[in-house]
Amino acid sequence: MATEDGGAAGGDEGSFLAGYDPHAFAPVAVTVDVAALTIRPGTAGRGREPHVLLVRRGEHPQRGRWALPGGFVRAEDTPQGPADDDLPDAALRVLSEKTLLPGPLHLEQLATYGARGRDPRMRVVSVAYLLMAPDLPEPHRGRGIEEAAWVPLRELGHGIGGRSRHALAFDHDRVLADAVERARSKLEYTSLATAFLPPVFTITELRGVYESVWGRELHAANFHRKILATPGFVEDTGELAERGGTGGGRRPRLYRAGGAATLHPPLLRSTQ
Amino acid sequence: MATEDGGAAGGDEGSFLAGYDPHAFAPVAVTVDVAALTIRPGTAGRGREPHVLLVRRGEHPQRGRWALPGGFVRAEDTPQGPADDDLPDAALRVLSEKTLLPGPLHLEQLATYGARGRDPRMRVVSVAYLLMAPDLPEPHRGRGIEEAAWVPLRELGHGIGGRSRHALAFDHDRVLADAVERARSKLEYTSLATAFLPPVFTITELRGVYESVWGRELHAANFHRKILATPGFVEDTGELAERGGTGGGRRPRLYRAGGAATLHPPLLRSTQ
DNA sequence: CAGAGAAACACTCAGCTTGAGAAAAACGGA
DNA sequence: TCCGTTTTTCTCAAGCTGAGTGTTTCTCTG
Repeated sequence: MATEDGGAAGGDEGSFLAGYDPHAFAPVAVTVDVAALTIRPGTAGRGREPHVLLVRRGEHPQRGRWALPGGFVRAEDTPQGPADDDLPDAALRVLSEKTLLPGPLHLEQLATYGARGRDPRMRVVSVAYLLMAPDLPEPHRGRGIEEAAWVPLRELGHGIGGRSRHALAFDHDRVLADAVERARSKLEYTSLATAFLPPVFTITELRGVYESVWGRELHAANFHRKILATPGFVEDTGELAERGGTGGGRRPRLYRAGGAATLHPPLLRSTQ
Repeated sequence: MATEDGGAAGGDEGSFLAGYDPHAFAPVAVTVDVAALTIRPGTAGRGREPHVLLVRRGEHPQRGRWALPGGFVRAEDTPQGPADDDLPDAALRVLSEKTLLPGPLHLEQLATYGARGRDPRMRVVSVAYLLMAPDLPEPHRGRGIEEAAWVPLRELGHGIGGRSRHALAFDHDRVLADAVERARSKLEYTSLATAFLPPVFTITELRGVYESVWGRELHAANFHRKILATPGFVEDTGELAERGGTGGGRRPRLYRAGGAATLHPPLLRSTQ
């Protein structure tokens, strides 16, 4: 950690802290940006596909461009509200200003971006978070936001093998690309796919998560065998779904997420 | 990103930036901390084992305690030196003050820690980096540092299945634990083990990396087969090592790191 | 109410990978 | 030359994977 001393002299730690001036350094702003991913019905009859929550910036800089929701980390209590106790708290606060956040959600830190010049105002270090959630409600407008919407990844060039186009504000295209790649690889060796589903789900719905995030179809029978053979991935509720598919079919069993966090062996996307 | 506006009014983006005051927000400091891991001969005749570079803090706060090397990110040019263009630059600068950094090294971002109260001076957000390197030279003292040394992970409780004891300053025990876990899991599905080795190495040396990082022995013959069967992991130089082991033995082939970044299929530590 | 179609799930099988061990090859030292 | 050591190759049974097929259970249609 820090070796520079902020202008305070030596002596014991108490007197050191009393003489410490936090404003002695060049100002750096810390923000959190959240890549909130969910799987919801796409435009037209294209089935369910991954979406990201985007906001259109209502203020400078980059006014009018789409961006990931974000905001400054509150280091101290301010008129706008109390300080953020930790970075994940800041991420959830920023996100709750845009959409309703129900139940347990999976929030994990993605990466931190701090290159010079990524924000024209000042040196900004941005901690990006990845949120994976089941179908969330439509977003609402927040302060300084013109518009907020769930946007299919496909439309942003992050879909099946697509190259990311430069569309978002700041370096958010890269942040989003990192988020999508993280989600894709986490499906391989963790049970996080269940984070995209409601508490109770079918194996076919689980397979739908993999198929829409990885962008390719999986062998249904083998997937079924593999999921049930992985200890702790899913847990049988003993019940069946109310109805089979629209065109008939056997009523599927209902499962809930099991306790396992990591999958042994993993479910590799590269093979098959 | 940010929605608060730093006191500047509306209008076009140019006049917005002219009126922007970076000091309008509560001060937050951004630091980088580096968990530099290397594999070197341990104390006594215990063979090679993973070490981390630690410094004993020579200044408040936490004076006298061992910590990961770190320092403030330089947002602007200062009398101490020029601004850091990006966070990895800051990490390498901080580390180069403690030890010699030769050749190509593997540096990757680990995580960012920003809980309130983790530093008594002010709100500090710390971006941690993981560095994996072949046997680096002994460290030298830097500004504000009493002592710097390579410390075996085993002595810190991060060894084979050990629970981390509270020994380091700030929350660096947790940072180090995250770093070790990241290194362990990265060996499974990437070819990063070669980052711990010199440019040319033998399969047995490569196995030694896995064994010392994972803390358990691997089946030599199966490891050999698996490495050579993984396309792009290692590349045959066509040469043999000068001498076999101390007590005789066949001269091993020499390899260099191949181009592959990720391993398909992975080398799982859980099985076997 | 029979039959078609659909979905969920079970089963089979060849091919591959894995863990474990044995054997061969290459080397130093006595 | 012979023995112990290290590297490398080989063998084999067990398990997993991908692909395909079959069975069960449902809806819909006529």
